[in-house]
Amino acid sequence: MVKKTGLRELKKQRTRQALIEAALRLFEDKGYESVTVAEIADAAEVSPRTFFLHFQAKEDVLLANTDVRVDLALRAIAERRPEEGLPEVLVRAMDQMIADTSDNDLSSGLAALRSRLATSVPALQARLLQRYLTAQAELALTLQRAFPDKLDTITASALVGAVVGAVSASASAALRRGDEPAEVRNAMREAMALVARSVR
Amino acid sequence: MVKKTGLRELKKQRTRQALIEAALRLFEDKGYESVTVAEIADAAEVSPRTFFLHFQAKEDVLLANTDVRVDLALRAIAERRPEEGLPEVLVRAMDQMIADTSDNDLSSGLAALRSRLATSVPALQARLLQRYLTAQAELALTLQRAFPDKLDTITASALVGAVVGAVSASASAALRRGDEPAEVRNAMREAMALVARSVR
DNA sequence: GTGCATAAATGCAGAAACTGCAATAAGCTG
DNA sequence: CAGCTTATTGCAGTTTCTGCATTTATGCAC
Repeated sequence: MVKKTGLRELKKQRTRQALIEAALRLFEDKGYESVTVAEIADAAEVSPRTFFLHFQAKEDVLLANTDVRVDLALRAIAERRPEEGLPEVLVRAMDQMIADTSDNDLSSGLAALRSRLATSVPALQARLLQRYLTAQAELALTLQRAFPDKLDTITASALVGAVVGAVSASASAALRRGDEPAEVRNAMREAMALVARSVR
Repeated sequence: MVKKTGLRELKKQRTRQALIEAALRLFEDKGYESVTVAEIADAAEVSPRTFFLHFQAKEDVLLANTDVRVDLALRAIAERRPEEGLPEVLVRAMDQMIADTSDNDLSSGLAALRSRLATSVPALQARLLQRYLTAQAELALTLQRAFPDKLDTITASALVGAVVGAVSASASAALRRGDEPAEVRNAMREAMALVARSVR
């Protein structure tokens, strides 16, 4: 979490951004599968080897900055006010993840492309699901720590699993149906409300 | 679902089994990552090319026969008796997936190795999660068809997502904690009970 | 049984993802 | 300036996975 400010770090982030933007553009153009890492690196004017210095795998270039939302949710749980009950905290945390960030053009374009490709590209779908899983584990852990007398580890996991499962399943159903972003968000909120009942 | 009985089919299943058993043995021995597909094929006395004729990817050899459970759950939903309500059907379907099959040594060994490796091998974990997702989609669809006047597509997805999410999350938490299979199953059942409340 | 269609298995060549290692170059630190 | 750190690079190599043509074995019709 420490912000390095040096010139070296600046350049590093530059090449990282260049890679992301190049990948984004190429994927839009030719489709995910038919773009090679070599091409991305080429378009970003770096060596192919450098790509893997920034991203563990080809898919990860599309999952950049995904952690931010999870961090928000984690903070929402950790910073619970004493009067807040379990359901309120959980709902607030999930709201953080559902809320559209999209502050700048790049990240919104990235998010849009990501959700489009997540349904059609198996490799990406798989990676995304993995992220969900680790996020779930983190959420469960902090939730259990926030309510140590009320939740054991297993129950916390089940709870988080239920909420995340419901929300993401309804989202993917809405997406598959061709809903607009606003409708998708609506579906997610309803799913959350549906499950929130079992929290009491 | 048609049972082909010819000699040709028999031999095909033989090589398939040989591949599975060879893979199983090698994975136990040397670990998943350090076993190549070429080695597996070699141990099964077939060509490497043949491996990919039977399995789409290296991971899939460990996910053989996974569909069976899902099919059971699907049937449990489709064959609902008229007097059964939504919660009963859902619980019965999930029970089908939780129940340990393990009729023969091979499949139980396979299941055990699979759950062990699912936590440590990212590629396998990813594939497994993908299976869950498609299974969820199928479950949601048949559930919605079984209760067409009670559930819309989104709600059905959310419901199934919640149940599967809770059950699998609690299972993975129990596994991570080092629980015995029986305890894991217990955790899954409790998670299901927890979520079943939101079904009403 | 002979001939033909079908399908499994094979071999080969190659694309693409990804890794290890050693070398370079550029920023940082005293 | 001197020395350390670190991003980047090039190269060689492994592994997964695919396309294609070929062989081999089975099934089927006659």
